[in-house]
Amino acid sequence: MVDAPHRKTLPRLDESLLTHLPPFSRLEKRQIRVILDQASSRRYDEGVAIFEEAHPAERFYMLLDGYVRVIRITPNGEQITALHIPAGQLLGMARAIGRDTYPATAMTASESLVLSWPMHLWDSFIRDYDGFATETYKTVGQRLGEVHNRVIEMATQQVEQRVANALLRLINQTGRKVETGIEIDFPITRQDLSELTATTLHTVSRVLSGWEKRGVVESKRKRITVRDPHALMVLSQG
DNA sequence: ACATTAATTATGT
DNA sequence: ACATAATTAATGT
Repeated sequence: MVDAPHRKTLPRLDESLLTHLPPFSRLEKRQIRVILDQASSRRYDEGVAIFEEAHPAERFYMLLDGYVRVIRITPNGEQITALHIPAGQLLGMARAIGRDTYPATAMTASESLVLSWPMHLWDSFIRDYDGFATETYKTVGQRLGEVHNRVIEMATQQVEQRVANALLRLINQTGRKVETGIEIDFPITRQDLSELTATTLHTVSRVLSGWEKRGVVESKRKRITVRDPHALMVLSQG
């Protein structure tokens, strides 16, 4: 067991991995084939960085399975989570926003499967593949809008509403239906939620305990399920 | 209305 | 047994 390679280019990447995903859905099978042949695939454990803020953007990525959170470090050294990205979306498209370094750190929120391509292919992807440009810029735009909304939330809303909003977004983007309600599909701690809402884990803990007693949410360690989304909607409005 | 500090308990390997 | 998560109370701004 010497020298296990970091990234393996697996022989068996099936076209069906990409055909349904919006950036590639307009393409023919043989185009998907050449795209896949240029890709590297890699599996990440939970809680590891795929790329880091301010590092040279050498590759861009497609999240095939799992969830990643986009993290930025404030000047005071605190982590704030900008947003979560579900499977099926691209990440690290520094090129798309005219940068040659990554604007944030991408950390896996769960075990994840990721494809990546060298960034020098970006321009040809944009040029050669129908629908790739429009779809990627659409998601870039959506994410900018989401981050912008959070900034406004932080300035205008109080913590309970912010936590409510964060939970609502999480169940919308990464929610999984379960008997008792909608569960967030990856392990998430109070600390994580506090980084999403710019508070402390203690406040989040208190808020969640209160909601749990009222039957709005239900939580075990690292697992949160929302029993009553409508109640959260109400709580999120002031 | 919220943070901070600290002490206590629960939970997962 | 040990580390990490979560709760709870007390005190501060």
